Amino acid sequence: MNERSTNIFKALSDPNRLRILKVLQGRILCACEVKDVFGLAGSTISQHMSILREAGFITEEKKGKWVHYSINMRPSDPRVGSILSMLDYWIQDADIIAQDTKTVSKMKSKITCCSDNKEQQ
Amino acid sequence: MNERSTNIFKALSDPNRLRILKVLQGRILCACEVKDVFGLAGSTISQHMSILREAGFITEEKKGKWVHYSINMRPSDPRVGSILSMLDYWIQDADIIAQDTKTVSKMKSKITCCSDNKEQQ
DNA sequence: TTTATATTTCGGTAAATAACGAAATGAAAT
DNA sequence: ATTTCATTTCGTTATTTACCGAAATATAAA
Repeated sequence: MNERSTNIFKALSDPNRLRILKVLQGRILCACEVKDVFGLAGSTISQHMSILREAGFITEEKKGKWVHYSINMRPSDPRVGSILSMLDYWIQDADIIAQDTKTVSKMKSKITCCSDNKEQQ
Repeated sequence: MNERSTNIFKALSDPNRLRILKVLQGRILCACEVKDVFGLAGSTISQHMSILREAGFITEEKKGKWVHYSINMRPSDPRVGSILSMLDYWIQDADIIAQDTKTVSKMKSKITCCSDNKEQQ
C-alpha cells in the first residue's frame, strides 16, 4: 500500500501536531516559539516539525539563526491542501485553539527571537 | 485536547484499516471474510474492527455465529461521514483497491460463511 | 450434549512513537 | 577567534501499536 495516505493521517494523529498546524495558520513561527507555546523540548519540536514537513503540511525557511515554519501554501498533495483549508473542521476544539492563539499573541510582545518577522506590525 | 480528532486520524493511520473500510464499501463482510482477504489472524482483525468501530467508521451486527460489519451510514461525527463519502480520494491507491475488490468478489463464490447475507443476490 | 465454527479476550513480542537531555552543528554577535 | 543562541541529531526510555497464538466465549449443527 502506498504509504502516502497513512503518512498524512499519521502526521495528524498527534494532538500537539494538530495544535502546531493551527497556530501556524495564525502566523509564522520559529522553533523556539513553538517550543514556548507547547512547553516541549526543542528536540521534540524538531521531530514534530519534520513529520509535518515530510507529510507536506508545512514548509521551513532558514533565516539566520532561526528556522521559520509556515503552513505550506502550495501542497503538491491535494489531500494536504483540503485538510489545511478546513483545519478548524478537523480539529473541532475551540477551547484549545483559543487558548493557543492567546498564548501566541502574548508571546508576540516579548520578542526574543524571530524579531525580524515583520508580518504582524 | 479532545481525543476525538486524533482517534479519527489514528483509525485511518493503518493501511490495513483503510483497505478494510474500502472493501466494506463494496459489501458487508463478516470477520472471517475480512480475515481471508487480508491474511491476518482473527484476533488482529477483531482488534482493527474495534478501532474502526470506536472511531465511528463501522457498525456491527451479530447474525448467529457471525458478526456482520458494515460502513456506518449515519455517523454521529460529520468528519467520519465526510471521510467515508470521499474514501477513494483519501486512499488514492487504485491498484490495491482493485486487487482487494477482486479478492472479495472471488471469495463470494466459495460461500463458507455469511451465506445468509442476501444483499448480493 | 457434544462438536464445530466465529469471534473476542488475553498474554506476549517486535516495531514504532513521543518524549527527554546531551552532544553536535550552524550562524550571528562579541 | 570565541561565545552565544537556535536547531538538529543521537541515544535512551516509556508508551503505544500491530501482530500472533492460545484460551475463553457464543452460537449453530450434529
